[in-house]
Amino acid sequence: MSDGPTITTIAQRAGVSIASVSRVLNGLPTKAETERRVMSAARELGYVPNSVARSLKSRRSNQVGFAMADIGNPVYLAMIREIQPVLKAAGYRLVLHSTNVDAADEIDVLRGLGERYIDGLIMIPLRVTGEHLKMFASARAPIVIIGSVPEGTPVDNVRTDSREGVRLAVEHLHGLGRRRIGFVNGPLDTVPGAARSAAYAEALAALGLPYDPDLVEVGDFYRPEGARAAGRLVERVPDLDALLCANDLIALGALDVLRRERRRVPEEVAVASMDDTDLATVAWPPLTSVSLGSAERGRAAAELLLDRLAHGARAPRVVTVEPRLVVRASTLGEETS
Amino acid sequence: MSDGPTITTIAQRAGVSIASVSRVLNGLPTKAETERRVMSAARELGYVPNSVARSLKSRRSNQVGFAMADIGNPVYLAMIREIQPVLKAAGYRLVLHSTNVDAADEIDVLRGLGERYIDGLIMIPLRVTGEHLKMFASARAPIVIIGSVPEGTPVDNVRTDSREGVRLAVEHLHGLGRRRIGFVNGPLDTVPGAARSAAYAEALAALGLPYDPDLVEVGDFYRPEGARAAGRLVERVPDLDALLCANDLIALGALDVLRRERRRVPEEVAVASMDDTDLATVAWPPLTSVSLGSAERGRAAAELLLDRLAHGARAPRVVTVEPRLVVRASTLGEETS
DNA sequence: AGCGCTTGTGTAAACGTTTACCGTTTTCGA
DNA sequence: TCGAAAACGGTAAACGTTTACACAAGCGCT
Repeated sequence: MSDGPTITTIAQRAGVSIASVSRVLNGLPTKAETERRVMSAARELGYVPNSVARSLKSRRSNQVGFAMADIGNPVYLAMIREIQPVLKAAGYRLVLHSTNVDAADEIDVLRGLGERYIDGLIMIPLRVTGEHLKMFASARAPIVIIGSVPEGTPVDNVRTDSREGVRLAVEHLHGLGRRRIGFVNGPLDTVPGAARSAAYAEALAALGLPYDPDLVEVGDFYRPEGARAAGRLVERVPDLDALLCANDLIALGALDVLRRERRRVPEEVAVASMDDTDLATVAWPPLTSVSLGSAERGRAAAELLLDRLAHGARAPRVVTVEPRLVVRASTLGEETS
Repeated sequence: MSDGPTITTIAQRAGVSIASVSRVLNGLPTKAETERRVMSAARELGYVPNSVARSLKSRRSNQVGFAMADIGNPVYLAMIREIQPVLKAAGYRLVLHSTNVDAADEIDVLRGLGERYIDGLIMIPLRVTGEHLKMFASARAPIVIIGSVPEGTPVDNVRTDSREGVRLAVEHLHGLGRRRIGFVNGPLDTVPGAARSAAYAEALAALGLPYDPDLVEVGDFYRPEGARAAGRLVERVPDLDALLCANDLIALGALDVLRRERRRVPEEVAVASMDDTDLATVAWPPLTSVSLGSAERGRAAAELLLDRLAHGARAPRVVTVEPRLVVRASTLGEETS
């Protein structure tokens, strides 16, 4: 037969009942003789247990979902790299969902929780809509959200203090004597976009700098648009002396433009960004970037989820990862040759 | 009850049998009245079908596995980016396996095929051992291998002509007048390492250049070791005028070293690499790199797998993606300011 | 020898679907 | 109005496990 052997096949060959086979395979106490016969039958037949049937009975799929906007963004990659081994060590497989920056797609993934093909979900929503909150509340499996959610949302939550992160960067630039600090942001209706926008204004205020709308440009979170947005900014504000970018990809675009415009970095324009992905150390000059602890957040999310899967109900927990400024040559030029 | 509604729950509420519920939910012909009652019961209960039970019955999991050595390598990322949407459009979920450069892990994944939690597998083995071949032959679900496999292996196969790729790079460097062309490779007992090693020797021979073992260094496929290996090479061969790196990560390491040693790129040492990942355009100077068509290979692999899943048995197919040299400033210096 | 206890095993139900099969109802034409 | 055919829907089996329950055998004890 082309179909694989099942416990029934084994039972026949070993001359025992399927219950005994199951018990042997699961290490429950059995007489030595039975165990021997079952084991050798299983080996001869090349038996592999059917995990679908097992899941149906046990009501656990041993799979965990990870949903993010776009697998192309290295910040998510850094998270997956941490999440995957943690889950694997605990016996869970990772099901990947790249939602294409599409909120409807995210809702679909949440609905998928009801299908029971995953035991839990780690999600980084780009926007948190009312629909999201409704799904969170009614979800039949644990959810860990990376990013901010409203107080009282019944999910575990891993966040970073992006307000503090922006402050670190702005203060750093200010400390270098820069006073015309531009800001290239992503869409304001996204979670990070909104947070970083507010934080930028606050940070300026705290330093006694005026908020100048001319200094702000909004695009998306990717390199080409980052370049265009930075280009608009540079053209509009000739005396710009520093640029904060909402993530590393935007900063790469900004570097492209500054190079094209022959503005020296950091002498004329210091560039800082956020996320501190691997790209920051690949770029030239290497990017000063605020680490938002992507790896730690990934790990924390995986651990929160595993804890909840193991111990069931408990009050939702919030883990906050502190941002950390990593200074490189794009603001401190000594290394530039 | 805390457990979700099943078709039985719906059947009770709608006053019909579970068979009718199933039929309605699957769009089989039913009387309008029955359909109405089932649908409204389902909606009121917030019914979501249990995909595990469905899989058990249908013998299809609607999941596909993707196994690679290390999710941190951007070349795999480029593949996932193509694979994911193709699979998703066809209704398959993606289960990720990062095998940590561990052959035993790869075998485990292959064994997993028997567990039936995936309907097929796309794999990039770093080494193809006899055990691999045995598992390929006995696998109970379709496999697509990205990378070379021996003639006659019963799997679909997507490959790139890395021999030709190396030739393109070496010829390019030679055409620029370089004659001392170093080569920093990864482990020789890996599929790409072995192929590129042979191809380097061949390419030199074809150009009438002598093969000088001093010009070759072997490390791993990552940046730090790439830097060390390039360092050894530069120290040993002072008149080196070109460097071919077996992948972009190694090349980044090489650039680090050359910068530290104050060797100008490309004026003194031209650097070329392979894979042409995003990193090549982020590095400075931007890397001349041989594209091995990662995106195309990913897409082709996904399509081969879907085709086989849809149409069942057919002769194994081999798709070859042609390499393409992408010239950037690390060999052609005009753009360096 | 008879009793209860332990140990091991088999039978059968359950997990939540899909679907073959069959009986009932409806429809339609004569 | 009746009969045949078509449409519909219910019962039950099946997918491959795990496990509650019951039964049989073996044991030591009085």
